Amino acid sequence: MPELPEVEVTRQGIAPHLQGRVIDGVTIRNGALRWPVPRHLSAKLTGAVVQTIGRRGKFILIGCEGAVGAGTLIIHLGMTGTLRIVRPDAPVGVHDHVDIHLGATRLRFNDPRRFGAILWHAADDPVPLLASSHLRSLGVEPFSPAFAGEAGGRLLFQKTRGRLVSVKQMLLSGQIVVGVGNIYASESLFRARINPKNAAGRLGLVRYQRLAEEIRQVLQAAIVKGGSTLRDFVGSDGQRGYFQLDYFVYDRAQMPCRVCQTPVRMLRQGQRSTFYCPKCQRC
DNA sequence: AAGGTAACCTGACTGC
DNA sequence: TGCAGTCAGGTTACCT
Repeated sequence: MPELPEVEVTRQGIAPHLQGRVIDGVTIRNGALRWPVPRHLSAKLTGAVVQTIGRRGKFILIGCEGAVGAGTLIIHLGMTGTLRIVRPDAPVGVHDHVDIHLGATRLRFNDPRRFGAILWHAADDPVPLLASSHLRSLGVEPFSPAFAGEAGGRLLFQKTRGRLVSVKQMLLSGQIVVGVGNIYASESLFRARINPKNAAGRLGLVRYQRLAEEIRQVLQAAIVKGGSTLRDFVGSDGQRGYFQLDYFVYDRAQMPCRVCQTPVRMLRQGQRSTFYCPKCQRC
């Protein structure tokens, strides 16, 4: 579910409920996520004050300062994770795995498939947060200066020279630019009129300038609409996203292209579905 | 280093 | 109704 827009909508939604608040407990009902939830998490967080609510790629980073020591709570939503602000007496669902208690509210992590993660990075760790194992190999942020304007296209162009992998899989890897998942990869390539099967190394600078622009635009437009809700994504207040209504190609196999009426095609690339219009994205 | 595949897990849907 | 098979928004581990 959650690509950058859904993660950012979540981050923006939870931030005002956490900022400056004191954590007074942690409930772990099922710690068997993508990686085990650290058993000492409650000890690290209880009594801590939330200082920052940031994001790196699809990871939410909650900076805390406590008596026991400062650090960062790293949260990833995986495929089906959600973070919601609930009252302490809210009924507990089957997949409500972790609660962070903040007085009269709780931050509740729900994740049916348990591909998500909740980790802790201590501020006194010799390895800096952004150099830690899950964050160190991420590409640039799509809304950072490094991907703004001409720099974005230039970066995609330079980093893909000699690469045989398809442009779709290059986007999905997150090694050059982060946040583009399976939906927004298909959508940004459609908007840039680029065929997803193209080898990344064979596309020219001009086409990458267009692609970078469309990536920025489609991610921004999706954030404005609250993300995409296909099955289970909800924001921190339980609100659904509406960007799925604006899809040009994703999950529209056989249906007419919204620009030229040609039936949209689906193909498999690295075990993931890709959707594209064979006419609008001829090359 | 780059490329390909399998794995983690639950739920929804399809077809027999 | 039931059961097997397939697919789903992500990421890492482990092979060539």
